[in-house]
Amino acid sequence: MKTHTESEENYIKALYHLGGDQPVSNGDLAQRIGAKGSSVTQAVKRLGQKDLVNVVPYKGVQLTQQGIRLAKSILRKHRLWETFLVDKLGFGWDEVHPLAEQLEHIQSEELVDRLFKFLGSPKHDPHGDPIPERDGQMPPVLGQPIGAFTTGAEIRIVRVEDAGTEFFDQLETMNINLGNTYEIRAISAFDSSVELGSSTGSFWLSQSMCANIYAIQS
Amino acid sequence: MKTHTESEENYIKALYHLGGDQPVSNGDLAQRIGAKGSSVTQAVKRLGQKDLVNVVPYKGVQLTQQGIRLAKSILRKHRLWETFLVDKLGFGWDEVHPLAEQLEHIQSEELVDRLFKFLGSPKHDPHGDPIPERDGQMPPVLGQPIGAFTTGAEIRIVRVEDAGTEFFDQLETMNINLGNTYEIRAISAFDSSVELGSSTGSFWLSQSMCANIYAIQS
DNA sequence: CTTTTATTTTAGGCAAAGCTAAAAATTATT
DNA sequence: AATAATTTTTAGCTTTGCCTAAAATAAAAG
Repeated sequence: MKTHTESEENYIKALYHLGGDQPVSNGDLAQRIGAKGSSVTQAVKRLGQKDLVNVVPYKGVQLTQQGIRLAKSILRKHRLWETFLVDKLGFGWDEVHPLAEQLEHIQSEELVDRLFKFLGSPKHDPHGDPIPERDGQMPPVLGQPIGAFTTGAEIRIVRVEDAGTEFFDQLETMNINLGNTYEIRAISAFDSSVELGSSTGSFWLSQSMCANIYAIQS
Repeated sequence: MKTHTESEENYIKALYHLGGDQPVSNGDLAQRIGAKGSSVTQAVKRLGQKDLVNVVPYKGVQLTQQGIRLAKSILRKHRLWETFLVDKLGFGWDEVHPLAEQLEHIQSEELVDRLFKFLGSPKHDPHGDPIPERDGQMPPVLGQPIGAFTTGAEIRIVRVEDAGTEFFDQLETMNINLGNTYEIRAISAFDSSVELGSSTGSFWLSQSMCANIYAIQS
């Protein structure tokens, strides 16, 4: 596997995020990358010459098989580094993303493999997102939004959306962490907020909080 | 502290390595960086505009105080990452340098501080080289070449020069590691090789091996 | 089914970093 | 001290990657 520039890798990542294997528009890509459309046009042309994407002018860009493989390998690195930063260095959920964006560009298969082992061969990162395996396989995406359960259900938090600093702060102050278990005590018919109960008491979660927190029945 | 390009940081590192706070010639710098003299002329001009170096055309380039501070912070990161790779991920001595060259460019004070603590606040890296402290202070450079001791001395290996893969391989096969203790049994008057003894037996070390292995009296 | 609007591409510029080849300055040698 | 040899700089070119402004195309609206 050849070596790519950081910019190239960022485009691949963005493409994967926005469309997976589906075509993505120039505009959406530009927005995601934070560059102007004209820059994107050029960039994807370069990617096309390396067979990482297929470009249909005026129509959209689509990752090739090779592009998808690269995207997954970057995502793997990103999520492994996030795991490292949280589990080993004690960073908070909301702090790790920008750091992982730098670390994900480090080139070394060997390093990734060793890091993976060092972290205990994790299947999911600290947010509960699946970490692609070496061969590109994806572990399952866990859970469903808390609002999707019914009263009386026993649930365990398994994943949270990356919905920004304020969201993570709120989780922190409410002491909500992956692995926590609760009982669904009530669901408001008025505003869809949910009452969660545990051994230490109970509290209400707003609908928008619930929408970003995923759980499984336990 | 502003953010610098990788290229800039590489020049600063090279400058520090070659001259410390002393002027360095264009040629030496070019050789170290692996670029042509003309590229170096341009590069140092850019560094000069950022007050990282003082340039005297046709005479040489010299790090400023600010440049030295930056150089040390990069070296700190380099050696902390090397420590991480060896101590935590189990890499061998000779494998870590190129990886650390990538990792040393990651920008985050916070990350460095946490990594430092995670590694047990080390003063020296896996080769025994001093790790600059946060404030730029340098721990002592340890030991003297094995050839500098006299017969009968009890010594402990504290540092090895980065003298290439073959050297490290030789250390490996001879099972020589930092912390090992030996007695100087004999020094050849013919070729300056040295006989080292331990509880498990004794062996001879060539003069050029000795020159790259540093020890202290223990 | 045109015309207006929105999106995308082209054209031309700029900065970082590298290169080669030629000119200038320094150092070394008669 | 004058010339030869070496080193350094300048000049001009290349690629990546971004920009703005203008032209071209596609999509939406009348």
